[in-house]
Amino acid sequence: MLSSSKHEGRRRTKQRDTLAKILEGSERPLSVAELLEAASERIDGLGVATVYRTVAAMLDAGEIESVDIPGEPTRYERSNKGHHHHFSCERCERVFDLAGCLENLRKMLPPKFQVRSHSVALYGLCAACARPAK
Amino acid sequence: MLSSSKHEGRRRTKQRDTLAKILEGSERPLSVAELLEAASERIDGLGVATVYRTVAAMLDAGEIESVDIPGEPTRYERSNKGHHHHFSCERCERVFDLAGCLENLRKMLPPKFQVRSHSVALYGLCAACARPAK
DNA sequence: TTGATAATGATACGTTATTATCAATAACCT
DNA sequence: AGGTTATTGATAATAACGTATCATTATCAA
Repeated sequence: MLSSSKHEGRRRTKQRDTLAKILEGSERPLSVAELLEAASERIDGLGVATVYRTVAAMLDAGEIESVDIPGEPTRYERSNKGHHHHFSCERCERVFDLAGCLENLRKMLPPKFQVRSHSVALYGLCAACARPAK
Repeated sequence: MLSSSKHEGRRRTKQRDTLAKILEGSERPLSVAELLEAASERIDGLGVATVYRTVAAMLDAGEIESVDIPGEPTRYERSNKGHHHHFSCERCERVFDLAGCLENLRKMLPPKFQVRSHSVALYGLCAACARPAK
């Protein structure tokens, strides 16, 4: 039995496909609320629980990662982007990816401290929101 | 009437003095829970509500600022420290101040985006927790 | 097609953090 | 000292986010 036809209990559904597609296609991390809204355009009556369940599944399948910004609900993005950080727009509430990272983080570390990870978040106005009122 | 003896409704209490003293003397940001615990050693029967109220008052008096780390309760620290960032210990749950800041943040910003502020948080083990089990 | 069962959606429940309520208490001006 | 009233503490109420439950529906191997 090579590739195995054994089902390990995971079924393919419209909601999972749609959510996966949205996450894969998005250039910015999305919250459960944003996912629900986006996916609801294609799936009628989609429930929040399903979004949470799908996200949880993709999360521990390693397909997506969570993006936590203080005060904001957790967002999710595909995990195959490189290391990067985020920009949170104070007006439209969206979160964007930033390219690159600071390299000199460790120099601000006190002796004996061990870093396991870090996060950098910028706050301000995104291009769309920064442009003058009219 | 020069310096005025007019009361503008703010009274000096043991709880406020104590909380202010703790915040001024702390080298790291403290959460409401941490404040409550620390202050309870000096004030018997101190209530949470009082801590929240006092923190809120100090906050909009500009005496303290809030420190938000994803997943953690908001912490507070005196606002007269210079610009700095934080280290969150994954073991003991305490948050520490880091000296200095990265200067090249703006170079990771997309065109037209306007930064108003930024935050950098490192995660790992503090000196105390990093030291081997025994 | 059908049957076993995974997945869904509605909703109740659980958390954690914070605010509102209100009677009892304590500050502070006179 | 005394009285006005800001402050306190206990607790109920909110709010935001996430999980558990469960009857119904849909997937998929046979």
